[in-house]
Amino acid sequence: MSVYDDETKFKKAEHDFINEALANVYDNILRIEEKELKKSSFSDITVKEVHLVHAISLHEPKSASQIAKKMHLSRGTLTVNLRNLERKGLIHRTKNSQDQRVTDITLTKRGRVLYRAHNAFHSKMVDRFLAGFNLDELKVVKHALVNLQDFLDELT
Amino acid sequence: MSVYDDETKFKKAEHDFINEALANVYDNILRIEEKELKKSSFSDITVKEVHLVHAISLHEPKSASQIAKKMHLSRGTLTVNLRNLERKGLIHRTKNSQDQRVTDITLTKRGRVLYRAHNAFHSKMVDRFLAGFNLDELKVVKHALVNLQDFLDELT
DNA sequence: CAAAAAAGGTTTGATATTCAAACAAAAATA
DNA sequence: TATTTTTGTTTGAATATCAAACCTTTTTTG
Repeated sequence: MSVYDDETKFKKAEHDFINEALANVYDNILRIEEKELKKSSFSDITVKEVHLVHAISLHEPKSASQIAKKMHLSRGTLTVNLRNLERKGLIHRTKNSQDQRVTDITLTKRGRVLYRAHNAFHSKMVDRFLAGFNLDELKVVKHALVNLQDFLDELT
Repeated sequence: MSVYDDETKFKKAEHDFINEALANVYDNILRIEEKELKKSSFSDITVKEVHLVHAISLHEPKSASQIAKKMHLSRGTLTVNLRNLERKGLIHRTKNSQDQRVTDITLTKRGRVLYRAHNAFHSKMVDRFLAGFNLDELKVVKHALVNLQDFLDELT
């Protein structure tokens, strides 16, 4: 049994491990986000709604169409979603003064609090993801994610 | 401006990049899986159904309850899902001979073909994720994923 | 061993989410 | 000005989910 074979076998095991890990991670994140919400002052908010709030973001007002595009939702679906976000006090809807067709969407104070809480969670997660790495190692991790994005972009 | 500040600033940028990448990857994978299915001989199958088939797997027959647990679905929901999988010719349902309460779920030939196709897709994805890395670099990537899993496990 | 409890699976009724298509109003274009 | 495009909404249908009630079968317990 050569060193090459050992290395090959090792790589195969790592490959399987990483495959499994990638497949599991996202479901777990969603479940934990759901759980954390339930415990918080946002127990009336679903994970999907948090992701909508994330897409709206703190920055300039966005039109419904922009958000729909970003979230890959039909305009009809977004209308329903935005109505719910408004009902739950997360967003404001105002007519755009330049273009009367468009509705400007902005976060309310409550929406901004939720946005920041969600960001903090993700930030903590990335901290842990990268815990203990030096700059070179960090570049390796980044490179892997770039690889993945490239692969996905090719298939889009 | 010290080296420390530069490094800190660099890390912050990488951190943001990685945060964004992690957030995007999963949605993209699902969309591409959907697209690839549409093009294939499995255009009648949804991504959710593929993931059910993955949970059933090629190995020993599984009970409906085992699958429901793995997929975090209620038993009622799973009954509906399995009925659809059966209708689409992906699974067999047989009474377990040891315990008449249990239904054994196994993949049909078509189900196995789908399982292998889905596995092949994921395998190719991991290949690309890890493309060009040596063993040490591979360990770094694995370490990052272990970090992430640990973080998620703590919150579960 | 008989009665009670538990476990596996199904059905039912209610709620969520989504889409496509039809629609109205405003803006852009020809 | 007349036509087309864009933006957002409404509507109707399809899908996915859950909890609770239910029936069998198995396990536990008195």
